[in-house]
Amino acid sequence: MTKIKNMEEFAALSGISRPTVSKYFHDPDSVRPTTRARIEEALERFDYRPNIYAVNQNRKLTKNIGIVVPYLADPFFAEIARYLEQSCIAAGYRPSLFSSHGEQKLENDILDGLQSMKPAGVLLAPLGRTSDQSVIERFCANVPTVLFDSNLEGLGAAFIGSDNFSFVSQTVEYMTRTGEPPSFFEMRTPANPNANKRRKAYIEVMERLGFEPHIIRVDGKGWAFEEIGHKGALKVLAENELRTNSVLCSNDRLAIGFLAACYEQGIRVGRRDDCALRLASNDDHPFAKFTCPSLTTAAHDYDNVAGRSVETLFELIESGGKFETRSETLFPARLVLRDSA
Amino acid sequence: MTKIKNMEEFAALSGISRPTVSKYFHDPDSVRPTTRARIEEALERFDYRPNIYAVNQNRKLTKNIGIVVPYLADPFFAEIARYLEQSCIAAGYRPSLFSSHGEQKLENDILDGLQSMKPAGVLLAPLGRTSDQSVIERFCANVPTVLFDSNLEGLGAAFIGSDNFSFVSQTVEYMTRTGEPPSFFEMRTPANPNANKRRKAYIEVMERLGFEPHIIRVDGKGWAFEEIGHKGALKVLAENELRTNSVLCSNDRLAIGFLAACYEQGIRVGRRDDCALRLASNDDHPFAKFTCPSLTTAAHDYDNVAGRSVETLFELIESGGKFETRSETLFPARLVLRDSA
DNA sequence: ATGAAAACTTTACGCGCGTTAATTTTTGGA
DNA sequence: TCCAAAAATTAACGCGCGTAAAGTTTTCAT
Repeated sequence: MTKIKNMEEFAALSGISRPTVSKYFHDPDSVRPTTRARIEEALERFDYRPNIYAVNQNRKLTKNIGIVVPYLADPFFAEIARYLEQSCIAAGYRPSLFSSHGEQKLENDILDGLQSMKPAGVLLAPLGRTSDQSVIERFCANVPTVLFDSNLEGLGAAFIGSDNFSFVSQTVEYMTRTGEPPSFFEMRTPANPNANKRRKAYIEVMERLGFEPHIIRVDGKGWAFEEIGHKGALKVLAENELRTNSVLCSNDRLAIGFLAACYEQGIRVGRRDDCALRLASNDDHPFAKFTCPSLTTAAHDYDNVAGRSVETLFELIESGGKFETRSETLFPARLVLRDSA
Repeated sequence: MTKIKNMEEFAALSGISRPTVSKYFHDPDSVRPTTRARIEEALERFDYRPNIYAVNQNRKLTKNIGIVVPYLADPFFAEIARYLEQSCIAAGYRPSLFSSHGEQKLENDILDGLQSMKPAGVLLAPLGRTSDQSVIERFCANVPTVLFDSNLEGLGAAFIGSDNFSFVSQTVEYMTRTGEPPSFFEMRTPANPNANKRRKAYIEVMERLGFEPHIIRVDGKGWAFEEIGHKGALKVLAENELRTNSVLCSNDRLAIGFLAACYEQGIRVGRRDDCALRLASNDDHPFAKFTCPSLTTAAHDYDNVAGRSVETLFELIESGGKFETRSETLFPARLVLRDSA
């Protein structure tokens, strides 16, 4: 089979002029059906495709879309990224996936590199508290960006995420209705802004129900939540810090660590009579089904969050990169009852 | 601050000619220290960077490196990818991360798209059995590729992975030495070629030790290993298929499912006297530390596998994309004793 | 068949940078 | 101080494609 060097050559072989071929690659429907057929016929025979670098150089806007998540080793983000990737491909874009790996410098570097890719748009789940606001602000000023998962006030053209209040209110209400009111278990200085909203929601719901909020904060930095939850839980259990037999974890990965600690200490967790503790959590992490016991948790509406995020980005791109007003869309949680509470 | 449009403009502002500036960006050491200083000074003031598309168009070889893993939602691959990414960046390359998400079509599409990126090299962890060999072969013929994790006979310029025999021999020997010989628990048709090598190693080691191998194969397709392990274990436990109180799982994710099933059935797993079953596994998955009980497993030499992979790719790139002979490098496992066996 | 609109062809320039060749300037050792 | 080597400058072309302008052919309703 002949090796095609460039569009000129391919155009000659297909018997169509280069500008028309160029037009075809832009939008196959923009040429006459007969010429389209001839081009596609040649395409089958010769396996040519336009040089992406030459194409992108000459377009003001590329078909690239950046997807940035804070921590890809967390299967939650891996799943979301998967969905976003597929949606972008389906819409004819070329997604590029990046993980900040929990580090501000990396997040900055990624955004920096992303700018020189002239992307049509970016889906950004920022680190949160540890993000460099000024860097993100500058980035969003230059690149059409939709924030998801973690909201940074006023940054990006829109935000799509989960309604943290809905998460916590459902778990707290369920636990109090079927047992004792829970203590709230979290990291002392959570990186993710969702954590702060969950704490506030916990306090509000508890007070509304007439209970005294009881928050347990454990030490630890970074994104090794299981480890932090594990260590923290061992301490909590040793010092008997629980006021009731009921615990609500800020997120599932902390809960996984907590459950491991309980298991080691021989403390049975669950809602059955022979259990000493009930534990619920938030997120519905992909592994939550396989913890011991399986984890009762408030599930993100993955599909809607991811789906709406790409939809919003596409709208943003079609609107020329700017919205009149910044919108925030929150999807409620769905309570998933399993064995731990 | 002035917006710089192109290298011409930047060169003028820095008082250096464009070809010299171009040379600088290729290799800062290739210009005289004084001119380098002048360029870098201007660089501070004006924040210019070369247009990557124009650069890549005019270089035969880009500075791009593709990293392809079969399933990014598996934290094992996420961690490896993280390491590979960082190493590439440190060496001055631009890594792009892709996940095949367990699907052949996607793997093919990724390789397809990768080709038009003219990457300097690619680090590929193929799907394995479900890979389209011919597609990968064609790809490797065009792009300098180092395979890792899953070996495909003869494909790629080199392979770096783990020594599956070392994994299984250590776990089997440990279990027999401290208790009963294990049954081997695996998927009926594993996608990953490592699984087959592990089975063979199990048989060989068992026979050498004078025990009869006993393999339990469970149904299930795809990459939802926890689910498959869970269902399979429930069946195995219900039908009492175990011959001894000892099980070796082909990999940790299956083991996670197995442990969940045991927990549900009230079967205590561990090496203590009050336990009914001992369970060991392979991989040292990032979550293996937090299972209930924590998982005794043979750990990949993550650092060496990842480190050697990038090293090998860099050598390959410097050798012009071809090695005289294809090499296979296997790193032995390290037995990690935890509570499950 | 006719004529205007639609689609295509030809021609040519531009994008930003790599790269080469010929020329000029700078450097550093004798 | 001088001179050869090293480095920088100037000038110019090429990469593969987007795109615009002007001219030609095809299409389709009348």
